[in-house]
Amino acid sequence: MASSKREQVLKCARELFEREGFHATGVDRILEKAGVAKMTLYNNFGSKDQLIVEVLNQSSEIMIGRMKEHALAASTDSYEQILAIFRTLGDSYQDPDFCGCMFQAAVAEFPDHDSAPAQAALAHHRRLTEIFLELCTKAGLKNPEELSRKLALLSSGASCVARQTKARTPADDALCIAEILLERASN
Amino acid sequence: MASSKREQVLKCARELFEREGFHATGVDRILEKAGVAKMTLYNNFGSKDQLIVEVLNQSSEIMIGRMKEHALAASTDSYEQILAIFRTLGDSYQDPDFCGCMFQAAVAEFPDHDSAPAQAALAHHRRLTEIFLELCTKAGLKNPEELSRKLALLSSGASCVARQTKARTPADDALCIAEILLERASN
DNA sequence: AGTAGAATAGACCAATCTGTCTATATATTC
DNA sequence: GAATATATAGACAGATTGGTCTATTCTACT
Repeated sequence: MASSKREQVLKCARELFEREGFHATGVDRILEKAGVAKMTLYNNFGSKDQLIVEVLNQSSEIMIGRMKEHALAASTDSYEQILAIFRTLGDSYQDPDFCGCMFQAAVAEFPDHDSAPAQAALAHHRRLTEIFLELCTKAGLKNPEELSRKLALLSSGASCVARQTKARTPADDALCIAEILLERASN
Repeated sequence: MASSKREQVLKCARELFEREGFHATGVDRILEKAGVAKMTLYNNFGSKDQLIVEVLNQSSEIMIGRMKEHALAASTDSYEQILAIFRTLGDSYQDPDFCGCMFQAAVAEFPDHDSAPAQAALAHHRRLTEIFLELCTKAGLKNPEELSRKLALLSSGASCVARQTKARTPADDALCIAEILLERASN
């Protein structure tokens, strides 16, 4: 299985990057954890930097996918789907593999705005905002662009504060603010 | 001047950490920029880690000081002072030495919650929340604890998103949300 | 069964990292 | 002016880094 080794490396790399940071995680530790030879990594990804980018892109895909799933599972109403997304935030913060801030971490560790990791993080944030925009529009809310930007800000802010405080209050606070914003935009 | 060299190292280290990250900034680059010998750094700070902690603590002091200054300069009314803080966010994002997210960067690069840099970042966030709490209480707003937590979330979220998008919209959005929250808490 | 491609272990390289040591030079203080 | 800190340059150590190379083994397909 060619792609199974690839996936294994991606998964282990993601866990280590998440838990210990990008620079702090050496290639050798990824190899050890994945039980894979060094050349397997370099044949599949070319370099550590490219591995990081692929991890970020895959993480974004996973997170966005989960968000959409949760939203669809919670309700058929767009308005309620937005709130459902915020309700799941708190749970995800207490998930042992809480990687909500991986993209913020990437921006922090690769401050060059044009670097590939920073661009990947930015792309994720755009995707996040777009989901909100779609739902806001469907729900017929006022000023959907501005509102979706604010919702994205809330969700980023919550996961950022959650990482610092290790609490779930930021999720509750963000939900509460989101409710207020939605209510005001629905008249 | 014993302390002038110290301050010089602190200042240069802060700029480099801010611009390139903690791990990515080698001790040698700090020395070069500060025009200082290696032993000067190690005699004054003991280690790079301790230097990082001192930089974080000093940055927190500076930022908190500026916030209070701006608030006091803007108005004598606590309610208005809170809004003034949010109004200055956008300007600070466009400041070339925008270091709003240095603490979030520290948490990202030192994910161990018990590590000294992570604790320093947490302490800063607590200080930030406390300022808001004090102002909310003075202004006689409802639920000051919860409100101040939310305001801190907004300001963290805004600087976090600003770092990703390099825009000033997050600051405007945060201000707008803050206005709504304050209005609702003032009846 | 035989061949091609993937994966292996592990030596190896050059660069970089933090931190130490030393011997010299520069200020400051009495 | 002598004594005492403090700062200097720069060699050096020991570890770690990302990445390359090779020679061998495993796996899969025809």
